[in-house]
Amino acid sequence: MRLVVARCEVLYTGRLTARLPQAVRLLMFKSDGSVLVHDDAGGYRPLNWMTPPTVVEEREGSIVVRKRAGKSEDKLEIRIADLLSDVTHDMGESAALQKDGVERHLQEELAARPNALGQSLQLVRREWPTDIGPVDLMCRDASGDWVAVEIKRIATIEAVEQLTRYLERIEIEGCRGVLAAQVIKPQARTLAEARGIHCVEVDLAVLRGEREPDLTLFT
Amino acid sequence: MRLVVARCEVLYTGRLTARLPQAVRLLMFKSDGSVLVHDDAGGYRPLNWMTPPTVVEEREGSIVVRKRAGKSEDKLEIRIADLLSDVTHDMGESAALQKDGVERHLQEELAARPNALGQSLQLVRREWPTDIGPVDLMCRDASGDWVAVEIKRIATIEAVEQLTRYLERIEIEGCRGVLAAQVIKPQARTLAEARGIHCVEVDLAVLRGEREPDLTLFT
DNA sequence: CGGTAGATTTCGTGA
DNA sequence: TCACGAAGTCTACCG
Repeated sequence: MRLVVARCEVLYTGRLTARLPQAVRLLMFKSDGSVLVHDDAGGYRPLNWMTPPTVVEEREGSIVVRKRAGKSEDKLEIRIADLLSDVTHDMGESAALQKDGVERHLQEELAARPNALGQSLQLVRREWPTDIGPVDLMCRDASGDWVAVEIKRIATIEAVEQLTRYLERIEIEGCRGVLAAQVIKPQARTLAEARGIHCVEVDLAVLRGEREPDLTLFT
Repeated sequence: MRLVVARCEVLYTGRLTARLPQAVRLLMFKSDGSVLVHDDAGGYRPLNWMTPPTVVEEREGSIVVRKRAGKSEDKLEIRIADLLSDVTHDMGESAALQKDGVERHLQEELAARPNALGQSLQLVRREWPTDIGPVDLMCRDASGDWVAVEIKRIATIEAVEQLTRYLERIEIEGCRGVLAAQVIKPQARTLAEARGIHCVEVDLAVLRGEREPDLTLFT
């Protein structure tokens, strides 16, 4: 990885045009072709960037990064006024990030234990196909009625709309909808209940039995 | 900005838990409290990060970054096995990025020239208020009928849903819907047309008169 | 390869 | 502060 600290101006043309006035920035050139222009503030997102595959052309006082983007071209032009530092580090092999707690894990746990949704449910299949996309979980309840379950980490109105579209498309008489999420936004809950969709907030740690449901509030 | 290159392992607990196995990484500590862990590959997003406000605690062989996140806490623990470089740069004042070509510009151009939507339209107002949010453009056509226009850079099913919600809420008899975007996804077009919503793809450069419509295809 | 859904989305804006 | 919508979203997955 090459790290350059320089007073520079950056011009981007591509999906939009943008100009970054002259100031001191950090330029990162990764070995996979990624180029990032970072400021000393402003959070995790670079001010300008280009994702691989790129072509980097270095000239006197400027660096131009190009990328084919469909029929046209993306171009990042870095005009260097004052080079303050320029170092390259050999960082060797990488190792992948291991994540836990994303939506898929929630789906796996609920597929294994659909009763955690607070109803007596039996799983029929995960990723039940419809012509507009898969329903996360398709179950049947104690009465034999069908129940379509949509799972989100955070449920917004969009999740309710999505489940509603599925329910419209599912050719099953009286199929109910259940929305399960770690967090259900108030407006989503209101819309869901107005449409007869049951809402359930679930906790991944509780699902896994790592932590007991917090019942002390009610004792 | 402090830049550290080190062989390290990173543990994140917060909205999810993640472990980044030991390897050589770039650690960025911005003056606003942002902390980013970058790899020598993998595009523009850091492997791990924390956005301000943060508290950074440095100890022997490890750096812990903490942040209050609602009722719980986010924690990023960086265990340093081998410190390869550690430099700090004073980057001085920043300057804001100037953008052009985003959705707002599209709305401005279409507000100035609603006829570009391929119909004889007259603008009544931009950001027409409803109780669930503003309609981008409200117009009347040659017959005096009302037309609600939703503008997107890229129109997906969600844009159709949004416009549909507006049309349901607008208390105007026979108000039509028009979806205008630089790119309209096929599924969005299908859903829109099934609901009687007219789709128009627009080109910002053409709208501005910088480029003529490409008519050569039809000659 | 295009399209869709997820993301520790982040980030801005308006109520 | 909360909630919603945009983003050069990016990225993984599935057809």
